[in-house]
Amino acid sequence: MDEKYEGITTYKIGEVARRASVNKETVRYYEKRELIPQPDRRRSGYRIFTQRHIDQIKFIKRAQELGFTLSEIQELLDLRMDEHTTCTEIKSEAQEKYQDVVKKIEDLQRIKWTLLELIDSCAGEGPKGDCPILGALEGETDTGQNLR
Amino acid sequence: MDEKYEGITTYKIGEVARRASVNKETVRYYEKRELIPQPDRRRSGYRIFTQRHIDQIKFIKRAQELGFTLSEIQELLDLRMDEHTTCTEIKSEAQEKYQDVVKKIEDLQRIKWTLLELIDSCAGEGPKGDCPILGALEGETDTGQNLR
DNA sequence: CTTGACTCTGGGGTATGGTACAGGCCTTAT
DNA sequence: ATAAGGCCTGTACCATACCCCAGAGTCAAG
Repeated sequence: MDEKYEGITTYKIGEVARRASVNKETVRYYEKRELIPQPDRRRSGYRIFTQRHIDQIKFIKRAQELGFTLSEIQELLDLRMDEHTTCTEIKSEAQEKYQDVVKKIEDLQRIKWTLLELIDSCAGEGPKGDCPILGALEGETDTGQNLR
Repeated sequence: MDEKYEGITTYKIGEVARRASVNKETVRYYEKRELIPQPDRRRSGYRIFTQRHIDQIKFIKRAQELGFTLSEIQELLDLRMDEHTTCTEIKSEAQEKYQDVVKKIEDLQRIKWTLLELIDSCAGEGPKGDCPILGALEGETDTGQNLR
């Protein structure tokens, strides 16, 4: 906790970082990217943060865990700020992200199966000259065709 | 095609890039990263490439499609170069990559389910004030607990 | 021999999400 | 009053995988 400022509790950057479990540099970085409101400053230049800033950083962190990029989070925050934003808009962002995630999973599944095929095709013995995995990567074998 | 050089067909960078479907800059980049053998040079400084270079760039591209990073591909290439490499070693690299992919998929699955829960919890109507998605990101609701 | 297309090097920039100083000022506790 | 620690700015750097540009030299066809 820090001093009071017009009646509300304020924090310096170190305390904000600690409470939000991020690096101090990250707080400054978020400020520069306008992901958090520009904090007021003391005459000395020290930033004056409030609980609002801490909460917003936590919001950002939770959204990141859901795979949102900082740019997407910025949109989300803008929506949250806007009085006219409806639930539908927020939901739509989440749905878009959901589609992204589904697509990424599909891509990875394909990669997974190809790797599995390669691994299964390889007895795992003998010199590398006969290795079907290298063969496939070299584009020589049937399995290699799956890569294109 | 280009000129002959000690009996073998050689290529200039543009032709290599075209045949391997990459940018010329990418070819130079791979050379700098030692992902392809250092090409000989003409007296003028022009690089002299062979089919070997083209094939190796294609190898790199196929490995990339399987989710290998350039650093991992470098290892793979080193293994391929080494006379003593066994099939087992190659297979082991592939298996490691497979585990990475499986883990990434699991992470994304968790994200996917959380997003789905959030989306389902939101009726998609009314003002944003009641939006359970924002609520969860703000860390207020039950659903929000899933994020930690 | 000219001209247009190609190549060379070096350096800078892109996007992503930060981290790490350095050098100097400020605050706070003793 | 002083020292330790915190804060400030600006810059640079990490990894990843490239792309782009300028200015100069080279090559090949006509």
